[in-house]
Amino acid sequence: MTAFSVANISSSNQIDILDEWEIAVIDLFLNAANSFGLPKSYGQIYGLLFCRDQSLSMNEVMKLLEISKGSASQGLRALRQLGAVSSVFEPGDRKERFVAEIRLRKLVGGFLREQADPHLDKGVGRLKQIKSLINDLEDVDVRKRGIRRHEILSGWHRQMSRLLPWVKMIVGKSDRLPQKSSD
Amino acid sequence: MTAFSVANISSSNQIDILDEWEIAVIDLFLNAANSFGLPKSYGQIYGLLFCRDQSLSMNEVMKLLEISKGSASQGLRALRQLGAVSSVFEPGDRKERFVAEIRLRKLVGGFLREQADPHLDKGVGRLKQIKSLINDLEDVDVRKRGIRRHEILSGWHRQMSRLLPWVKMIVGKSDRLPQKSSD
DNA sequence: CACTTTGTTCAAAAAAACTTGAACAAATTA
DNA sequence: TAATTTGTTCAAGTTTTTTTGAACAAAGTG
Repeated sequence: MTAFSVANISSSNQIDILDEWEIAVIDLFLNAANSFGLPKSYGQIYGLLFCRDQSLSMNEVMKLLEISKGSASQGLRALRQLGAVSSVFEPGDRKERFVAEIRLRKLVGGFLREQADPHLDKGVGRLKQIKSLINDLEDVDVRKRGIRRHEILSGWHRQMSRLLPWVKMIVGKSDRLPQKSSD
Repeated sequence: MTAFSVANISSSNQIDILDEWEIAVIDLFLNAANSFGLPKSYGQIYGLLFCRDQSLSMNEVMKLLEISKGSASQGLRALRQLGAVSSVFEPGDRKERFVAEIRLRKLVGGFLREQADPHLDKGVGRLKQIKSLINDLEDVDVRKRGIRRHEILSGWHRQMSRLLPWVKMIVGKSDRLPQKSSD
């Protein structure tokens, strides 16, 4: 769950080799992706772009991370969909190049939009279905129990819906510089 | 990702058979567990307990859900650890019985405590390690870039830390009854 | 003590998730 | 048009995660 081959020691400004600190950052994002339920390769790709000032092509991503074409293609697409990377086209160059979005509010916003919102939406339908199953019940006590449960679930659903805008808002605050890197 | 065998039609107050609506609720939690990165069986177990008024023993959980001893044992332990179920002992009965915690703030709090907090803690160490790798860099431009990235990561870390208390707080508000089940 | 009940552990099996790479398509160039 | 570059798709392979069930421990019972 860690791992990578070694990198260059004397850190010249090489952009086609991974620096040691970059490997560590990439590994950080690998783990983060994992715990957000995203494939590790997405984390690696984002981590790499996060480290770089210059945009990278899909090919460069593949080679630097030693991942397959398929992973790179799918990963970059998904990350763009999430709003975590965006693509740029250098004039007179046919290929797409990618850069990382580093504004936390954008990252969080995209993640919530793509992951949380759909779940909440599906939830509405599921709750309706459960409701109708419960309404069909003959036994009064069981129906009462069912109704109570449906109320609880509806309440949760409502609360989660109320929460999301706050999260986006709170994370948005002071997305700017951290004060000082106090070691 | 759905599935279950059928249940009783004429819903008498049977507590050793799954009602159709209960199957639907269990399936809801199965999916929810999944998208929170927890094993499906945890979701099933929680969902079952959520539906019931009476506490259930591990054996009853196993039989009702048709899952193995191992899954039931591990699942119940993990859920208790998360604060999502608690155990009760009926007097004069040796075996442990379980009930679901239904207060959303408790559920969210437990989840954040067990899943988010540890990640943030590990993050501190990782950031330190990255910092030191960056400090070792010879190349001035690369070091500058590294420092900038470290600052960004530190800022994110700080923001996530600030966010969690708010989440617990906002979810806590009005954990009581939903107003009306408006179909 | 022998026997039953309750619950844990963990190696092996099964299932799910992720990655790979070859085949394909589209656009560009010679 | 043939050859090249860039990127997508997806079946098959690999890795990781989850589940199972047999062996074991602990505690009560007769």
